[in-house]
Amino acid sequence: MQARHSDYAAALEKAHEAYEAWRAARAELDELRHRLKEGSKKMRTVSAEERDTLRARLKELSDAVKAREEEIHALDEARLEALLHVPNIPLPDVQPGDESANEEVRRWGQIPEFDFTPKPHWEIGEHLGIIDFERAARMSGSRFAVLTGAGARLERAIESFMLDLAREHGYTEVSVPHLVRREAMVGTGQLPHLENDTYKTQDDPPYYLIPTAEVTLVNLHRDEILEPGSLPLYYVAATPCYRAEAGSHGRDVRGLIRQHQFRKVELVKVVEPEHSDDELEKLVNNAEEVLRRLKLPYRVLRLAAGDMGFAAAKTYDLEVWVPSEGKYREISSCSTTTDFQARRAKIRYRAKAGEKPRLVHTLNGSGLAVGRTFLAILENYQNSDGTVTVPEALRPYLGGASLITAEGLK
RNA sequence: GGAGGAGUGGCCGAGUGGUCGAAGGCGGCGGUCUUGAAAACCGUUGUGCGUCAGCACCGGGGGUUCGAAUCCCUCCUCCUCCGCCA
Repeated sequence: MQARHSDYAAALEKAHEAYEAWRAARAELDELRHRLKEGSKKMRTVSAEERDTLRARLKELSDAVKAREEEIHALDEARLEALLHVPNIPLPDVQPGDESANEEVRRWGQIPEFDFTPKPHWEIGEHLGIIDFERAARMSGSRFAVLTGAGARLERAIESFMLDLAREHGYTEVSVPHLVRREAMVGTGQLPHLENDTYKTQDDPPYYLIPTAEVTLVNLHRDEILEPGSLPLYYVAATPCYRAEAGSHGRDVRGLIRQHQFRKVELVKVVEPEHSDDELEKLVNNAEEVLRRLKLPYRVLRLAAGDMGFAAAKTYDLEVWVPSEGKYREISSCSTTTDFQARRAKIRYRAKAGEKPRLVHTLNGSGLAVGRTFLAILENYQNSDGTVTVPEALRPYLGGASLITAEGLK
């Protein structure tokens, strides 16, 4: 916990105190209830004269129970609330420290050499008439984009390609709601800490717009005890993701990097605890395969504890090469949450019939962020004449076209 | 949106104030029998907390009562009919 941030140590301490207070009060309550229960049983057998005195005595007991219950209720809420602010514990092989302590694990691909100055994707896109930020801004404001013609088709092609590849890797495709209840967001650990970063409707109670399909895919099995032999489960879903991006004003304002709405193909695994380490490596490899097939240069980072998400115990980020910036940018984040989400969402399994249920481990990873893949393709595959070559892997999804020009696909 | 009905253990389903954590059936598991299997029979079979005495949970929350699966309120979900929209 220290490895993440010192504030969390305080959160943990608070949760511990709340728990102890709750437990002590709870024991007393159980005792009171036991006495009340025993007394109530006697009511039926006791004589009429005794009944009134007994009733009076039990009434007092009953009132005492109720008073205690009220206290417990408050203590319980404090305890749960405190617990919700404690993040997951980093696995032992995760480095302490912030972003600067992230470790590069490996690189893949050849960084493209251009005999001209590579343009940023928004210039390429606007020149080709496939990205329109202006019109998007008119209807929706900043951090939105309209994709037209070959742009819209390219986005769809990328997504279909990713879904098909995931299926090849054994994932079951799922079509999920994009609006969820608060409990679902709490179950995966998005809430309460990302409250200001999410969109919600004005209904009462409100719906939350999913910031990632991880929320829906993990909640698929909320409150379930999975049967022996049903694990591992691999799911993939392509959805829009909605993020308010509070606090990111001024960062990546241009282009497709940081949008309020973007499409993403999300991979989720539900696995037995003993396999979660291996499953994470496989998950990362599945995400990497998308980049390899698209021949986009990337590197893999093992994140330091302070740079990981709230629910993650270990995270690998995939970063794709962005020529106009001359650096790698995040395109996927693959994490194991160990039993953190499982505990919140109450997802358990039985290893064998008749055995006690145990918490599962859940993993998630983007496979990949579609908008960022789109941008990476435009930039890495750009030609000096302003056209963009279509990566071979995507051509079957675009009627065999190999080039995006201002006149359309060719 | 309006009117009505219903939510009980893995599933089906009984239970309308106490003896109900909850009949019965199905399924699961173990056993007997069998060369093996089926059938039959017997047993067993929810989850969490716990100081291992106990306590909680019958869709969620609240209330009435000495006592609630059972009565009342409220929310959620599902079903039927009507309306509306596609």
